[in-house]
Amino acid sequence: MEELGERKEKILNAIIKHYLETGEPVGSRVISKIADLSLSSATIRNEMADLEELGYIIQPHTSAGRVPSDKGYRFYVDHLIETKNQEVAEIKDLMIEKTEKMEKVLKQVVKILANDTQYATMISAPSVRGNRLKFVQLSAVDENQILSVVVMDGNVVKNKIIPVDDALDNETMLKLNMLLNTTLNGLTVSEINLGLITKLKEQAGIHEDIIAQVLNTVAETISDDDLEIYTSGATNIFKYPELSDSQNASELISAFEEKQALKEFIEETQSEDGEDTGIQVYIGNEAPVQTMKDCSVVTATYELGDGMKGTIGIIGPKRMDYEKVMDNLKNLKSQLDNALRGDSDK
Amino acid sequence: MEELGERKEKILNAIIKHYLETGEPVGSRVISKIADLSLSSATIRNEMADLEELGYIIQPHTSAGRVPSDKGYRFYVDHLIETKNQEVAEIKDLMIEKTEKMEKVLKQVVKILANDTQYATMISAPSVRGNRLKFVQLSAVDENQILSVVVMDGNVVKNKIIPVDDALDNETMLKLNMLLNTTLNGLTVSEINLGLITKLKEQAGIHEDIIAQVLNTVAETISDDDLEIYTSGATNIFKYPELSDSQNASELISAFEEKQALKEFIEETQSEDGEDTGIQVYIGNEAPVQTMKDCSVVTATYELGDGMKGTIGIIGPKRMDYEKVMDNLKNLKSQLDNALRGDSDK
DNA sequence: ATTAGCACTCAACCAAAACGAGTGCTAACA
DNA sequence: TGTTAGCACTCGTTTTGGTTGAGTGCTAAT
Repeated sequence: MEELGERKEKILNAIIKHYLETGEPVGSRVISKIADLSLSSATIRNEMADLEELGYIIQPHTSAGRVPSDKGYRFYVDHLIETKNQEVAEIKDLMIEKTEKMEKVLKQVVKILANDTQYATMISAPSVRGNRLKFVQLSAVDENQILSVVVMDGNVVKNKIIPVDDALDNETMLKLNMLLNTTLNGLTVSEINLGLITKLKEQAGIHEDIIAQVLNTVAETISDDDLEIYTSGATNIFKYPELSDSQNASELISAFEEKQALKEFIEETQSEDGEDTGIQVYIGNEAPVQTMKDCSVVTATYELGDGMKGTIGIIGPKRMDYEKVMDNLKNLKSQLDNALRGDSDK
Repeated sequence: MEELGERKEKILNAIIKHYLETGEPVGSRVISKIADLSLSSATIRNEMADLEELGYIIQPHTSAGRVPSDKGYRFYVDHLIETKNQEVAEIKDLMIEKTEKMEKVLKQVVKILANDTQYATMISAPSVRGNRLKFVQLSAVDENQILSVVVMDGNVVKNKIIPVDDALDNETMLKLNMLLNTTLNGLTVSEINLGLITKLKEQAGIHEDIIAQVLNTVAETISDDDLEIYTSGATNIFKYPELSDSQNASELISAFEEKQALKEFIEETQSEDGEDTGIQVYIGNEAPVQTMKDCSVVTATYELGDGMKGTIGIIGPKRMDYEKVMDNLKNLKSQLDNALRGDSDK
């Protein structure tokens, strides 16, 4: 399955390239014209028959040209793409100015990417699971409400208003704050175990319910935002006829709205062991989500150290411009790696 | 234009009712059958010819039945709908349990509504413009970062990390907190004028840059989230053939993605003087946004007192079930009015 | 004022025909 | 033995033209 012979490779390459551009089944004549091997259409036909037998291309019907199969695409991205690595896409890095809110950066990134590629895009906020607590603060907003603020590594800030029955005096407040900070500081969420919690509650005395609530906030910080996903350009799907019959389009766009499917996808991506580049390509049925069986998805995982990972994904038709997309992602990935990390230190 | 005569009204009503159900042009025979005025199709035809001349109905082509025009729909919602006021829709109010985050409530509401009506829905978070400051707190996260938290009336919490060059000692921190709280507490954003700012900066002495940043956070609180809009069920559009040709669908769904159009819509809604009920109906071209010229939009404005207003909107085909939708909204509106307000006090 | 009747219109549907891009195969060629 | 020209064949697409039927407007009778 590996060795095709140079000529067959060239032909397969030409077929796919041409199909990527036109989206129409490509016949033997065209190939004999555009490919610079000077062969007649008849010869090409023979080779194409072979390629079809081997499963790399498919004939939609008897009297049509050939179309790449999933296997064909796979071979293309694995062997045939020459990564002209340096013509990096022009994601303006001006955008990543110390926009203090990560949320904003991500929203921008995903928008720019969608605009640049003309495909549908998604990005997941870095998971804070395994992230460390940096700072906890309780403050009395008024007699009946306490504001609890939790800052995690990477400056993820969460807050919650806790209702209380009686006002707490200033001193208790200070004591609680001290207690929380000294006990929890530097811990990851998974390290906050039952023993610690009981100990905390003990020391808090009569205010243990407040402690419970604060811990709750911490827990929410994780579970809640773990699935924060931003999307853009979902409607680009309409640009590709093979995806835009209303059945298909509806399901796809719905998936973008619900984000459930995207979440599954991202979890899959991150569990799978990233290659050297951290870029992965899912063609058709390779996607872990049924909805996307007619698409291809290219994902990249970016990191912020400390195991904080996020995923960028581009969803398009199978005949998407893999080269451009992969270059784009590779480039963006490194920018994100740097920019966000830099931001979180500053 | 006002007086149609009872018979014409009845006929118009029958036409629209029937069209709402079927979505097909309705002919004279059907009307003569279903309407309980016992008239022959021929008579109906005469009346229909009149109605067409008056602009209430339209003939898609010569040998087809009639379809309501925008004017027809307008007349329908204004005069013909009998608001069976009490059969309120069953939005389960269990959902509005003191979910402390308004964001969550809104996301839920919009989802339930979309699901219930099978139309596309949107909801805007209550504008905090004109909202009062309740509490400000600065805390040192570490040597180089200060966390600024601002709580507004209605428990809207905003935060921002402010980078500083040198650590501030505890005492200064306390002083600044005191200063900010005493000066700003209870003010609306518009009340924080230049004079006040200068006074603040003076008193802060060398730390005036921090004050500036905090004020910035306050400003952001308003400008930023003023346009927070949640949507759901955008793909319901595909359920209505007259909207789902890919040109149209693409634009519409895109509008939902971008939210820009929705924002304009909501601004328009809120500026327009709400009737008695606060419910408004935009039919076709009445909509302030060109994209929605083939839709109808029903909006309701809910309030939290203090001029905090938000808007709920339902976007569907012109032949949407106005009755159901308006009932739904009316009901929901009051629930929101109560629930969120109740929440903000608790 | 209402209605039955009738001629007329026109989108929608369907089947047959024409088209043409592309193939597989065979036979000739280098 | 690999390549190519030629040709019959296939089959989706497009075109054409005829039929159908829902619905109308008008007229004449009630």
